[in-house]
Amino acid sequence: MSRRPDSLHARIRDDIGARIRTGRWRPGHRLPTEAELMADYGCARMTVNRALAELVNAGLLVRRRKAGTFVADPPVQSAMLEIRDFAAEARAAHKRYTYELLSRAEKRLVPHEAGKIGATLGDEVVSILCRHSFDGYPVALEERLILLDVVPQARAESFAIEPPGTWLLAHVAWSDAEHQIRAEPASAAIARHLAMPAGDACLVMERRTWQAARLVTDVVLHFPHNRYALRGRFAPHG
Amino acid sequence: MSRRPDSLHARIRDDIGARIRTGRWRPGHRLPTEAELMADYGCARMTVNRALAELVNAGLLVRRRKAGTFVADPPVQSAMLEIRDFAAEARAAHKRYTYELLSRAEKRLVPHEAGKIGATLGDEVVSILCRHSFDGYPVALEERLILLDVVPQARAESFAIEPPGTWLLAHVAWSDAEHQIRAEPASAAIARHLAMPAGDACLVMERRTWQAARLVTDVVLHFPHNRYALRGRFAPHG
DNA sequence: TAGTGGTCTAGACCACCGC
DNA sequence: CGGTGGTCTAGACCACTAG
Repeated sequence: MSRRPDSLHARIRDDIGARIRTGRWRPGHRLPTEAELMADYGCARMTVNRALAELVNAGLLVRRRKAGTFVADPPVQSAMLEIRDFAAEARAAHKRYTYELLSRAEKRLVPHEAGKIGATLGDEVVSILCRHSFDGYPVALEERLILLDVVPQARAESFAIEPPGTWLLAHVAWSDAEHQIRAEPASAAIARHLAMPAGDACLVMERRTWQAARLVTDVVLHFPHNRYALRGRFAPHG
Repeated sequence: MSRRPDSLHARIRDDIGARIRTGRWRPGHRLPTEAELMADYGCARMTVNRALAELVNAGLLVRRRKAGTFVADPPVQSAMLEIRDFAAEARAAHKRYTYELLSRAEKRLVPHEAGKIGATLGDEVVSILCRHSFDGYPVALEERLILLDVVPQARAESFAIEPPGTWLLAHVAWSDAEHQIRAEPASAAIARHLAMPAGDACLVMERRTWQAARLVTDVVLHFPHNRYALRGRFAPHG
């Protein structure tokens, strides 16, 4: 364990941050009051307050006078790279959103797949192929794997109505994600699903999401080049 | 100016943050000591300290005992969307980097261009076309405009040796940037410059950078699909 | 209206490190 | 050594709002 002899406010901050990031305290959970935390850690109120203020600053907590301190809802899709929910995006753009499940299967990972996504050979997964359309035009083809060891509840989900991304956002805490964005010519199969000519340029985003070092899901999204672009705005230091 | 009646520590934090983001205090600049700031703002040391701690947290400042408080160097390219410097990237990947200036011209923006980038008709710009290669293979074609009203020093730069992106990073402070990432089939001209078949998929990144609400530069980068991908890793709450 | 957070103070002791 | 930041305290008053 060998915890560094950090300052007390840092220890409090990290303690609470860890409980949130591992999903032990879910969004909406009410934390102890400052007075209770003072007693727990045997320190002054300012020390507790500083730890909590930093967590508010980082977006992990929201605080309301008289009501208390709560774990914040994660942001849904502010920046380019955050987890996207197509339905929310369509709403924001005043377009009609359609979701279609194309296939769903449960299976075990074969070596090729396990290696590609950094998972363990033989892990059980749900494998989903689905399509997202705006105003009737396909904007994204989604190929997704969900690890059943980590998310056993997914076994009971058909994903016929609710897209897996939306369901995961609502039901599973996550702590890390990794993206790759590239361009790629559309294969015949991809092109057919997206109603575009084979060989035309696609934007491809692949994302892997972890919860406390365990892979939760891997998703590959193909976007037809003329129907989708990623946008983002940011400032130099973060 | 109708400043909101923010808390005092927020006002101090924002005062200092503004001086950094507008470039008035450059990286390396030494700030007044806590004692001096106490006197300036007529408050207790803890109040100043809280403001500075938040700025350290945000990465704008670094502090060293006895030495003082300094404006931090901006991060060079940690995340996917940060301002990229190809030379640094090549070094990190142990590849040989080559830069070629293909053309440089000074001109005034015509209506089409001004509208496209949200600048003013008739603004003077330097227009640059250049190419970045790793181990001899072109990885990016760069089309860049630099606004001479905002960056008059660019008039004296040939950009024959140093890429404009690197030069701008070192010489001009910036406060905001906006990206768009998309896929696109390569035009004949683009394909020729990138030594790839016309019509093949390209990853295209367009970025506009502002300094305190004034556009500094607009850049469009074309990447051949099989030689370049963007990567990034992040956590839910920021 | 009482519980909770929001802010600020005045002071203290310590750790680090440039001079 | 002494200047600087790092941290913590004990207390205070205020602002907001849920019950």
